[in-house]
Amino acid sequence: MPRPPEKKRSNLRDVAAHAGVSVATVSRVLNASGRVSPETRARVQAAIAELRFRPLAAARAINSGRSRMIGALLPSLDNSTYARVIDGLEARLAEHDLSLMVARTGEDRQVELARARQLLEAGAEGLFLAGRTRAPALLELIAHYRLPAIMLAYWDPDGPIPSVSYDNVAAVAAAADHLRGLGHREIAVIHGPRATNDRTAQRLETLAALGDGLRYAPFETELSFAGGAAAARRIAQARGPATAALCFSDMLAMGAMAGFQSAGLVIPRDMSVLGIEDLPAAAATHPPLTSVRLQVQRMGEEAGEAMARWVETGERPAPLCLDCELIVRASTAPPRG
Amino acid sequence: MPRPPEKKRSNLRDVAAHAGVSVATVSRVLNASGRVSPETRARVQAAIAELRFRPLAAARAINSGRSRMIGALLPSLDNSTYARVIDGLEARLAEHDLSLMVARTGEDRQVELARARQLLEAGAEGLFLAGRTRAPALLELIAHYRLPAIMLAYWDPDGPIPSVSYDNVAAVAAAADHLRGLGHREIAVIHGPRATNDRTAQRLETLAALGDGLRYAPFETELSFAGGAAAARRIAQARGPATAALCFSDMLAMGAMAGFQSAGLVIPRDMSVLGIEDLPAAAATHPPLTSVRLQVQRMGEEAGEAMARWVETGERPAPLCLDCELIVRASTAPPRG
DNA sequence: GTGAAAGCGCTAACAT
DNA sequence: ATGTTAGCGCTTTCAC
Repeated sequence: MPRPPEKKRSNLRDVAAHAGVSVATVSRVLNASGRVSPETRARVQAAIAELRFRPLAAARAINSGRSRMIGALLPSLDNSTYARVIDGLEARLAEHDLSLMVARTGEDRQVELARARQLLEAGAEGLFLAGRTRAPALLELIAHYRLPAIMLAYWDPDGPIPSVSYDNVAAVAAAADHLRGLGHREIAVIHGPRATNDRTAQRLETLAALGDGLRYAPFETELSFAGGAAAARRIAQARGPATAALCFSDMLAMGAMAGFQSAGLVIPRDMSVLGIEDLPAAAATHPPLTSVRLQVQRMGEEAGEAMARWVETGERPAPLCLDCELIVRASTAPPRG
Repeated sequence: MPRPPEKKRSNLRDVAAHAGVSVATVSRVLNASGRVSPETRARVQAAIAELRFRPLAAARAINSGRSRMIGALLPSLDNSTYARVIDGLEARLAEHDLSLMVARTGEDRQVELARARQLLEAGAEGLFLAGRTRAPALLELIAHYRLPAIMLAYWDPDGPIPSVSYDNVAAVAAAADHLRGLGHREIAVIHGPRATNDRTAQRLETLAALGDGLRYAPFETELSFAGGAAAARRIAQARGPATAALCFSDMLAMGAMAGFQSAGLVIPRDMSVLGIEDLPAAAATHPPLTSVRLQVQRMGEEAGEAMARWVETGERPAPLCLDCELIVRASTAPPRG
């Protein structure tokens, strides 16, 4: 059956012709730049509406030299943490009429580099990066073009890229301190892949350097609920001395609770479990999860604001460190005996 | 302190001059179109490398009329479901050298329309849409421009937009059938906002129309772990007749398990809990969660492939319905007594 | 095999 | 207040 032909997208010239004005005038109406008489404006707007005209961002970008788009290179989306970060970033960028384009890196620095190039080809005016580790070529790229770049999720005030982040060292120290205060001495540490994730590595190094007399036994696993559960089952089966599990994320902690419970342990009687992040879910688990609250959404908002200012005014933001807070709930208690 | 000036991004002309050839030749090298002698090619490539040249996507797009970008309008990212969909979409699109740009709608049809316009201005060659409900203006836009659009997460073979989806009706029917087979008669249904989510509405209508003699009591809550937990506490406190909770997502089900357990109920002895989706976490919960497996990632892959074909060859894809499968685990059992 | 030149849709001087 | 025109960085005929 014959169908009506696809309508061509109309352009500035079409609109100008339709309204009986020049392209410059249409452009002025579009950008609210320069003076246009009310009658002309009305005529142009009518033409725009009638022709369903929408300016092509690519054409604007090529002229203005600005895409108004910022790129974010994040490890994964399968993770409510980064969903919350994105929320914050987008909200603030939108206030400055900037848009966000997200690419996933899977913690692979070569992928990160490749996706960064792609974002830059797409016109990204700045980049958000997670963690401190970079492919050298990416660092070089950023330096070469003086590209606005902000580092998330890793506090490092002295690096080449300004951090807007919570402080992993403080978070892990607060967690350890809480367990020590309760009387725990043998701690199982449940964490995601260390080799590829510098935040995890930094947290583990922090524990090792704490010198608080506690023993930390690391259990590496997949960074997910199922991974946390698997680690907990390993810990339970080993019948080791651990009386508490310090989990490097709430998702891990939730999985760990399920894993311990499957093994017949009662939390916190037989095992204390502690998370980091304080997801909205943490207050609703059984038992409610003690966790170190990271200001994840706020990190996104602050970083978004800082980036907007950077690309608009050229002023490089000062590093910003967000503090964390231990939220004590029912999943931690003194060890038995 | 004085810093070296920001380097300007080099363009085709710079490369051409540097290599001693014309811009046309550089363009040929870039696109592997037309014949170029090996020596010239080498010279051009050296110039490209030296000047760190990367073609600007906007400029290519404006000429070729193609952005090679597809937009996805999804309700939320704070939800591993859509993270899995995005995985699938991106993987297949990338195989065809197409990129994906995601925008969140929050199930708001006006937001969806606005974000769709934004994606189209950014040059999107096609759109992925979640669910069936649209702002009329968006439907009209799609029809007007014959815009490739694929509907996800709602099976409707007869709608104006081709579906690539699992079947919510079948999923809910499988869940209900399982509970009926176990002997349950009074079912609490835990679900997210009905008014804004047509998948939820369709599932509820399916249950109401089942005519299987079971009684379904709906409990609407926030679509999250915490929401599931809150609903479960309400159900437990009401001390109603429900012996099973049918949850419209695994996240809700995981929260519901925690909520019931907090209220002192033992699963499945005092309450059976059943989810829909079969997240990777479902097998690791305590007890392991019975769930209806939806092929979420596969939906993303199939939709990505269909879209790639559509924009490359112009052939509109046939609707595709993915089947679901009940995965019985330990969270469901016959009612007591 | 290579180059010159005409645009793509828009913005921004510069005229009027 | 409005129009004319020269580009932005690239692709793509069309000559040679």
